Amino acid sequence: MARWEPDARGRLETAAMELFQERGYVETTVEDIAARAGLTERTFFRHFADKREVLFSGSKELVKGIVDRIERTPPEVGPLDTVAAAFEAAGAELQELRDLRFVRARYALVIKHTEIQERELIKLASLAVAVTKALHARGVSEPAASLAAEAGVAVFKIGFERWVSEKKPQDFAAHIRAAVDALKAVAAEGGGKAQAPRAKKSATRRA
Amino acid sequence: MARWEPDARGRLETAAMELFQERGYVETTVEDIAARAGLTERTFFRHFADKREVLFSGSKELVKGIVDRIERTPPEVGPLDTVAAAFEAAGAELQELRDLRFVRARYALVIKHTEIQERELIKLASLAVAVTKALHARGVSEPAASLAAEAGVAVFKIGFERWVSEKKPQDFAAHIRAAVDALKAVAAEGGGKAQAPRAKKSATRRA
DNA sequence: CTCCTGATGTCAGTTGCTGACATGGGTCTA
DNA sequence: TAGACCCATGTCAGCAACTGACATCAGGAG
Repeated sequence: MARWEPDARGRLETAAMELFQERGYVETTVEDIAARAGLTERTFFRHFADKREVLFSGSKELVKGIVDRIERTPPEVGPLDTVAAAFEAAGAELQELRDLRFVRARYALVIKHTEIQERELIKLASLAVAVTKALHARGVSEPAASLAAEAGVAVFKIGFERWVSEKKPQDFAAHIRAAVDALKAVAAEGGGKAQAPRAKKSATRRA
Repeated sequence: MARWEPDARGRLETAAMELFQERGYVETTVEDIAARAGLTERTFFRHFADKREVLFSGSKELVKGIVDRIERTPPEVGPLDTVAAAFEAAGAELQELRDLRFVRARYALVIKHTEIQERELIKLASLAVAVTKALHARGVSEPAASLAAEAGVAVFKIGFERWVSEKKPQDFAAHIRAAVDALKAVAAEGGGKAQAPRAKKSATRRA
């Protein structure tokens, strides 16, 4: 038989989520997590760079999935639509893969602790960088690629927040599409403002 | 006479920047910083929540300045242009207020240390929240306000990066304007694609 | 003159995180 | 199958970030 119980990493992840919900994030020490998983503190830090990282296990695969989809998108699709489509698919995958309760509990932790939120934000930033590179590979030139990537991530973020905040979250992809449409409207100037009259070309460039 | 040397906070900030450049961020301990400023470690933590925070002194004023400008912008201006104009002004102010060498040294630190970058990102996120609220006050409805704010922050980020990376940084505002234009082009779909046939307006104008 | 305020110092303690070294089943190879 | 390696884990010592509790004491308010 095996020398150690299998899946130490997975055991650490579930132990962490359990304890964070039982006692709270701050009140839970890394030693606590390791103990519940039947391991030592030192071993925890061999699997995760720091305490927060235990909450971000799937992030690498998420990025890969999104980049793959961008690469597989027909070249005639515009950058923003390409990114949006990839995020729609990623959202659908998330819906299948993860239990809604888990997603919500994790989201609550991110909202509550700026420490964790910082990590979430840097993951999104590195996602944006990966998306930017994928767009470069499609021939999108520079200011455009970064902008499409960053704007796309913003769409993803806002779409996710609105989806997860619903009483009974349904179609993630629909939220992404709605956010993309809203962004396009805003960028065309006039979106959101009820009473804004607009000239066809920007009369209001320098405010 | 005063019981203590004046401007403890400022002394800590300059001591920190000096030491970060002399020895590096990781190699500099909070005790080192405090000692150079003629204070104790405990006092450092009374002025700054943590080690990183010493690099973010002006951020509160930056947010306030931007929100103020949004409020003072004529209501007929669209949300994205409103945000962009506020960022242009903030950029101009930054150019006057801070020495270029300082800005660059600080930027190098942010790039090099993910730890600091995380803090930078959460400051930008809270800036986006503030901008969103300011847009609400102008009657911009919800998905639009958040999207305009996030997209605006992306424009600011990218504009800043391109500005600070120039051999001899000149007009910050011009970079903001270029990024906004690129974003609008991307959102109109077709921007940036090299081989995409496009109408009379060039997507990469001003680049 | 006295009292109080508030910025600082002192000190002890917890926790996140790291380097160095030991341990011992699995497994590969001769 | 004996021995040599591998490598996930344990053990231990230690540093640096951060916190709470309490002391100090110049200067302003009354």
